[in-house]
Amino acid sequence: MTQPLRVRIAPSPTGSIHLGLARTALFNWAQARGRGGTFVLRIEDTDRSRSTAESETAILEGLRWLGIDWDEGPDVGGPYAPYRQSERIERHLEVARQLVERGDAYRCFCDADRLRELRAAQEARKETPRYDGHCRTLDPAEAARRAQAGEPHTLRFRVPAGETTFDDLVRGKVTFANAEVDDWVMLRQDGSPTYNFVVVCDDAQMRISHVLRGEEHLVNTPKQLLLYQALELPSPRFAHLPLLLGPNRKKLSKRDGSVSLEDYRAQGYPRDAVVNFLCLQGWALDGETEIFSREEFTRAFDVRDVSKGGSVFDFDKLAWLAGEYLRAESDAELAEHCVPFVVAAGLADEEELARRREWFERVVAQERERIRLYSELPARIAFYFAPDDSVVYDPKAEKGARKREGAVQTLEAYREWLAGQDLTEPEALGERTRAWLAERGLKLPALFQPLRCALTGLPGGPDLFQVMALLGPEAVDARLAAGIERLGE
RNA sequence: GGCCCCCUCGUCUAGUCAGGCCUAGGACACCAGGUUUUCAUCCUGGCGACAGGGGUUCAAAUCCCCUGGGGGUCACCA
Repeated sequence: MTQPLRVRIAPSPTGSIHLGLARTALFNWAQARGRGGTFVLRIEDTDRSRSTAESETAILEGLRWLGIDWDEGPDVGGPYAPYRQSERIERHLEVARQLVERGDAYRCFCDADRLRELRAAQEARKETPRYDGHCRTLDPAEAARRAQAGEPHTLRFRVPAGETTFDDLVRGKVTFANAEVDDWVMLRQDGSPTYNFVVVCDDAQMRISHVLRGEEHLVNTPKQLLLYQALELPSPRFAHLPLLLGPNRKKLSKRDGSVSLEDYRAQGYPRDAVVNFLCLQGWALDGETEIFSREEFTRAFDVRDVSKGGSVFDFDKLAWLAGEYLRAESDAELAEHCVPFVVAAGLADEEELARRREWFERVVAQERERIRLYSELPARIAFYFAPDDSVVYDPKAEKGARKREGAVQTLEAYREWLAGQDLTEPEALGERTRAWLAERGLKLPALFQPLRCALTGLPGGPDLFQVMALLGPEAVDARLAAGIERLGE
């Protein structure tokens, strides 16, 4: 009970990081960081056919991106190394041997065909499919002889009678009748261990004190608890986290859109927004504060405060948070984060952006109120990089410009007047322009709408005097000339 | 279907463990105004929930029971 706090995340390297895994990792990490515990990363690669080294790398990278660090893991080692399950197989087999000796596990010679038929028959009778205990009562010595002779077999756990109860940290008391628990397979026919078996071996050997995992594992808990008992090992406390749900209220899956962390990174979500959002799924700081730092999170987090019900993933709220975080960045940071997206969009290469860094930062600063994701910037600033005579006119912008009476004449006159003006002081230019408009008895939109169209081609956007300052006199003049021609047609 | 879990605004949640402070708070979304050269940001306001029914109690979103609904899981996957 007073054992040191040790938590872990044990992903299987069979793909990218699912958002659910990301949240589970965050909660485990916070539980450890908030109270001086140890956070362990263990790679669950027992399914050798599906596990890949690339996936393992991607997972570590993804976790790092989230800002999660681990005290022990495959890359940093630790006192309970190795941290890759495939490398712990001797330990697993040793435990299996012990269990056979004690009679808590038995060899099962039923082949796949028999089990398939058994299941089919049970389903036909509308019974719950489960192992019928065919090999449960085999004489151990006889079974050992058959195994020795090379007869293929699996190793099953002998589930005792009774019931299994545990106190889940988020759900409270949960009870299962042991009769509902199958005599599950611990070692496959090829001798490889299964998940429920290794997870207990490893958690026990690594002294894991608390297991925080998704609710889909709730039904595995009695199997694992029974194994701890058979091994006479203290069991960890369990906490089953509510599931992340799609709009259909089922477990969030690929069909619901982007479910892997990499997608969000690639789509230009600020990472702290993703973290903050994930924290909000099943947990709240105080019920009022929506935006908080990693530090505030780890300080306040307690798995016992996690809610029980699953949460429907709200993409709108994530987008809102993304905007909030994006706007909290300095111009320099924001520009830095946007560079890859601007380059990917083909607007400019890195060298050019580096060369015009000050200019680029001003461009970014201008647009920060209008984007929520880094990836949204390129479309907004593309006009800066367009040839002056063929800026793309958005239909809405063009329509708005054309409907102004005398738009072309106003533009012509303004162009002429502008030729002698200093564009580098937007404020001053704005004032002089207003005076110019007043002199001619023109309303502001009469000039601004055609002007915006000619300069940017967009229906909305930043202050036009600032745009002109960034565009420079030549581009402004050329765009006005082109606009006068194009809007006059 | 069996077993297990869950159920507060459309969504994320506070409040539930220690019943009264809750005529149920916040946020996203939505709607309406305001600010603005436009778009956006921002500001103000509005809409909107204790799944239903029984109990217990002076008092229930909070405790108990039933019903309903949703989900998870039933592999030699993890």
